[in-house]
Amino acid sequence: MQGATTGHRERKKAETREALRAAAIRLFLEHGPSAVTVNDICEAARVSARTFFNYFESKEAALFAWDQRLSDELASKLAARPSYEPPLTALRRAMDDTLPSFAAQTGWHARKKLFSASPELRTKIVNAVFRVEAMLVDILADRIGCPAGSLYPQLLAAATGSAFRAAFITWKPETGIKGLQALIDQAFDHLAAGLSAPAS
Amino acid sequence: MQGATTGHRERKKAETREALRAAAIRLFLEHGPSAVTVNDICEAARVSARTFFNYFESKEAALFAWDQRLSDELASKLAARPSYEPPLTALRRAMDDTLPSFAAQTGWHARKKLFSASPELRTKIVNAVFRVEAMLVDILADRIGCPAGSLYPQLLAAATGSAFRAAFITWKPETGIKGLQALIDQAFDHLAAGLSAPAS
DNA sequence: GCGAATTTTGCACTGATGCAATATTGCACG
DNA sequence: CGTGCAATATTGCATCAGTGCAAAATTCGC
Repeated sequence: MQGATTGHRERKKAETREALRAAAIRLFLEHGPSAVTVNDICEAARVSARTFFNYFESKEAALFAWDQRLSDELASKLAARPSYEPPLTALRRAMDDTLPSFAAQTGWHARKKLFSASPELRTKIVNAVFRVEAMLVDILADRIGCPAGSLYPQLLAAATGSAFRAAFITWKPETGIKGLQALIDQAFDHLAAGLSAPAS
Repeated sequence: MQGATTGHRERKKAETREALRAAAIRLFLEHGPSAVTVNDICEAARVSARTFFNYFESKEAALFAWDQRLSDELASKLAARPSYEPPLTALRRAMDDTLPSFAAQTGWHARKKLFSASPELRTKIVNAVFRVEAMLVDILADRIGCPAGSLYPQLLAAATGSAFRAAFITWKPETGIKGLQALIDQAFDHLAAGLSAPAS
């Protein structure tokens, strides 16, 4: 149980994961998500169907594999924000701090294209965002100093998820990461302004 | 294609639906959701397994069958709010107006108990709330007069869903509908106040 | 090479869905 | 009344998604 097994093993696992992810994205773009079976992906990646689910928990999960790493990063960035910041500000900054890592991910353009094209994937991202929210709740409750089951941290986390989700759905990938950044900023501005109708 | 078929047919369908719902709730409470198969439910209700999915789209969906009717009601209540009300206020009032129907539903107490007891069900309610949000987006975009893909209505709908979800999760059913009402009020107060830290 | 740890795989089973066949019900007409 | 037609509900079947479990294969450290 020595934390990280040998570098060799780690590398092979990473390769398999990447092969599955690449095959999934490629096939999804070619034929549409619903026309691709897990078996198709696995044949392309030369592994058995069962193995796929050792790496991803759903057929579509290969598309947002970044969520795992990024949500961890978001959580630690939030925990690192100074305690004098109001909660919503801390959340906003933490998200700002995490966005560069999002931008550094390979293939976000193709992924966003898939999300825009097939609405059935939207429900999947909801679940992904929801899992991040669950992490944030605990950190927020700790930060604010109230029981974990309280309304306020629950609402804060959910609202943050809403901001990201609304921004991501609205986002046109042609506008690049800057465009996404701007939408997230707008969303947080709306939240901070009590969601009153915009001037425009 | 005469809209509502004969009353006879309608009645039998309602009976089957109710039988499935009752069987599901009873068995879930007795053995826990994961220990009950769709087949178990169907044997108890004397129909085939396939029929279950003609009525509900997932095993757990029988628990929040009310969502279908209530979300329609919420949508129409929102559409009925006067146009001079700020969007968030209209949403809040619409939800207030819908809550009595929620209270009138049979068995919400048992259902909430199930939700509290088994966390795996929480992800299911997310999907249900998400579907309501999708309805609200269109109505809100229409009301505000901006394109359906805009950020603001998306965010409004998502935030409203967040408010309900946070309130519902936090809710202790012993406090009755009044308790839920109070939590929803609090959640909307938070949203209207820009989610700034509460005085307490 | 050997033993231990870990990864991969096969298998059985449940959840979920589309499709086509079947059964049931309502209704009109003789 | 009852008989047949049309609408609709139910069911079986095939298939895919997803998961736990245990056997098998692979790799690591020695």
